[in-house]
Amino acid sequence: MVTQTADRRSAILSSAAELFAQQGVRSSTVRQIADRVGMLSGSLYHHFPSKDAIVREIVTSYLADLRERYSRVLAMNLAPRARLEQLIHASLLAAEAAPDATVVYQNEMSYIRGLPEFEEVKAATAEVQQTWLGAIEAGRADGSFRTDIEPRVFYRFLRDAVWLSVRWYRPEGSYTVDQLAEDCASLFLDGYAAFDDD
Amino acid sequence: MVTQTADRRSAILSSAAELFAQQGVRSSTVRQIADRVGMLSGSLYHHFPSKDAIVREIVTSYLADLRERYSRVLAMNLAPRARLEQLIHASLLAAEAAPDATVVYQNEMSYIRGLPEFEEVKAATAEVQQTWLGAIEAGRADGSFRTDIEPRVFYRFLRDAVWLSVRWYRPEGSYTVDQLAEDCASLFLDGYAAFDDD
DNA sequence: GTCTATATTTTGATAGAC
DNA sequence: GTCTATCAAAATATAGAC
Repeated sequence: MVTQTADRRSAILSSAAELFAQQGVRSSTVRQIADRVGMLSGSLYHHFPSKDAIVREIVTSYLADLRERYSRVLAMNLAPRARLEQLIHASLLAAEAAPDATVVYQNEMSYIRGLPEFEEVKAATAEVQQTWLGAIEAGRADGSFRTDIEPRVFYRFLRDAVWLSVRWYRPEGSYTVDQLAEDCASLFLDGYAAFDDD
Repeated sequence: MVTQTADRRSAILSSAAELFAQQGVRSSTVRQIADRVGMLSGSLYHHFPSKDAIVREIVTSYLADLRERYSRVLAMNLAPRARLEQLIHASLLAAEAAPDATVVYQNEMSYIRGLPEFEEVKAATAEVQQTWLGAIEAGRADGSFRTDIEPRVFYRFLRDAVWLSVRWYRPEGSYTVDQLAEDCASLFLDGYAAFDDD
């Protein structure tokens, strides 16, 4: 049945993503992936033509989801600061929805560079970057952000803090992704030094 | 001669670190390392007993350097904010001195976890983390830092921003490491929103 | 200290039975 | 759609000549 086939594919994809995130793509063997799904390595090739095809699907479907989230944020037509807050929030939600794919995308760029689909990924990456830089430069232009720190430098610090949070953040207890997003936005925009007025 | 032997060892270590940083430890073969040094793979084993031994030396000597830099900062006995600024500065100088080792340490923790020397590395990592958290908690205690964002959350955002800068920062032109450290400290402590008083 | 040659293991992938 | 069996390539590591 089609449904069962789709389930197997999904199981392979999520098991592979988990392994890739934990120990890297190169260190993860097709035998390990098959083990987790409960089949033998040869059977994987009924669902995917190669190990690289699995990597590709993990990364591209993750990027498609991320771009969709960003486009919804841009459609809100918010002022720079609010737009940046929403981009942080959307990014952290995307990371929560697919933490393993996020790690793979963040850690394995040198591997992805070797895939035939690299140009696609590169284009999506550039679009994501431009979304962030657009909000930052708009805030700089309208006077709501500092001008003594380069937008590119701010972007990179913020980006690494946001994306690498998948390495340590685990949704537990009362510290939700919403709270994390709020703290991140407040920290990067307002700083950590105590406010004068409280 | 002893000097020549030492030179060969250094050449192997730096070529290996460069490769490991570029494409990951697992993706880098002993043949590739030997190629870069200008010898055949078998000859590497006269200098190191295994590929893992090369990884170990890169990581442990990096951590030794980092701990030394941190201890010099702590010896200054600075107030929390100034101490944090110096920790950022010291970290970025360590990263500049050994960018490849920094990348390896940041990216390959899952590989390092499999080495027999993992407990050593783990201890050093814990010490480094405690150095940061000590400064942050001191600043929280004396009222110079906010109390509405958990020290652990602040630490992790700051840590990722600092260490992952090796992925993009290249010392070029007038934007020095000193300037990068200053921008990083100012950003995390004062924020990116425009100051009210300028 | 480096090279030649090779042992051993692991890995991605395939062919064909069921 | 999965398994058995296996191939071919690649990788770490070793032994011994020079």
